[in-house]
Amino acid sequence: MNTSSKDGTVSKAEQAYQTVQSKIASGEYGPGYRLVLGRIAADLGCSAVPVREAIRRLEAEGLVRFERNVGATVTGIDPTEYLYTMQTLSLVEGYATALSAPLVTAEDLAKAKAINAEMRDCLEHFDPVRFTALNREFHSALFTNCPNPHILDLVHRGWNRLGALRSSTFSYVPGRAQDSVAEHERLLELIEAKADAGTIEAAARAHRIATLDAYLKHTPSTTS
Amino acid sequence: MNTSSKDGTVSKAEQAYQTVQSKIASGEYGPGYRLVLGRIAADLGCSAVPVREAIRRLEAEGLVRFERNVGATVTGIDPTEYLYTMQTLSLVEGYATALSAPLVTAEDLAKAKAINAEMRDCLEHFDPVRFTALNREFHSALFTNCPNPHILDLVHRGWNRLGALRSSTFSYVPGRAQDSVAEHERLLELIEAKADAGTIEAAARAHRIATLDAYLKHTPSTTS
DNA sequence: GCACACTGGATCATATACGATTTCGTACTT
DNA sequence: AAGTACGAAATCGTATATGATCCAGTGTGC
Repeated sequence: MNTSSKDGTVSKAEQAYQTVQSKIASGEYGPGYRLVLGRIAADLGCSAVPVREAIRRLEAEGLVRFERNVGATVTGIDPTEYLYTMQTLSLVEGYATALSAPLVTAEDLAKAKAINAEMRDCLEHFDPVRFTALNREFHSALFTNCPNPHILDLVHRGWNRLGALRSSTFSYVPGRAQDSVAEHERLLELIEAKADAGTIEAAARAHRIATLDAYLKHTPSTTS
Repeated sequence: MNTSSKDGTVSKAEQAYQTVQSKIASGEYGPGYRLVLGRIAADLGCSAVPVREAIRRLEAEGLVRFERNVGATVTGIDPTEYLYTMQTLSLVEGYATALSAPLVTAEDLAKAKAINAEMRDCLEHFDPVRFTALNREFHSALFTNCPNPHILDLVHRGWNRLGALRSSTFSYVPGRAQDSVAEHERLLELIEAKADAGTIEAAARAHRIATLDAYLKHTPSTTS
């Protein structure tokens, strides 16, 4: 996954990639932010060439849009984009969760339960950011055992894209958080009961689609 | 999607990308092929820098593996890799087909039927290469209307990865081609009858998984 | 004969330099 | 006052150059 040499060093191209990616994920580079090669290079203390490579990779991942002779900008997540991303994520995450389910250990399950419990606590003095972080951890625990690395990669990419949104759906749609916790509960039951793959996939997919629907319902016609 | 300027020119980086990608797809650069930057640059009549960028994009797409200070090689599709790719494709293609189904026009359907008819003809004096090409066209016709561009992109990437295999599954597994044509038939019926999305998705997914299974069954324990 | 250190060539990684293109502000015309 | 033409600054695109790293082949010592 990385480009590390035998010693601990990493290439500047890799550094640039990681830096920019994390800044996009953290929201420091918000949608539409203009990624000026020279500036990033100066920040990193290197020349523009490695930065270009990093940007090229981010471009291929869809996180950045690149225009010839103009420059790179962080891909905006407009409502339509959000819909597409969530839909895709529902698909791959659902499947990843189902594939992962038979391989989930007791520890994983316990961890997921603990996280969900924490999420429930979190509901009272509601902190959307924390809740979202926990949500990601929860699902992470459920799909990390997915044996198909391609699908796992797609799931991570989906989450990354979503992470670029400053705050989460949960801050926009008040009621959704409660439902979400309840659905997690049921998902855990299914996995624990070793339900068949189709059932788990459907549940996991429906869970994410429900979040999307809640968002769509709550947001007035943002149909572009 | 491209990096074309206002005039018809494209950047060398884009040229390099297209060239290398098509050579991988066509099999000219087979799995494990070593992509030497300087050589490719010389072939294209440019310097190594744009080639590096192209390779970086291909890396992010999973078509190429890049190792620091060593170089880039075309990602091999060993049996395990094939399994993962087919599984992923079954997932995204199935969904894409289902999403696309309500939007399929009469023309699309007619075209798909024609292609499948041609495939049936093709069964007699069997030509695996031609059959595979038709197969791709057939499915293409069924999922191109998919409204979610991300998923559509994933489908295309899956096909591209598969395309890197010299010949197809059909040349390895004799009986599969017949079954495949029959399954196409049923898939067309479902779409024409406006079956619900779940049914179509399941059928499309099963169709691909069946090809995978046929391959796995036919190939002796290639468990690495 | 085998293991290990060395050396040469190939290739990668990055910096720098310069030309090309776009963009934006300013002045001029109508 | 609005629109257009020009020019300058910013930024990108690519070539070239140089240092770093890896790999293979060679020779030496045990």
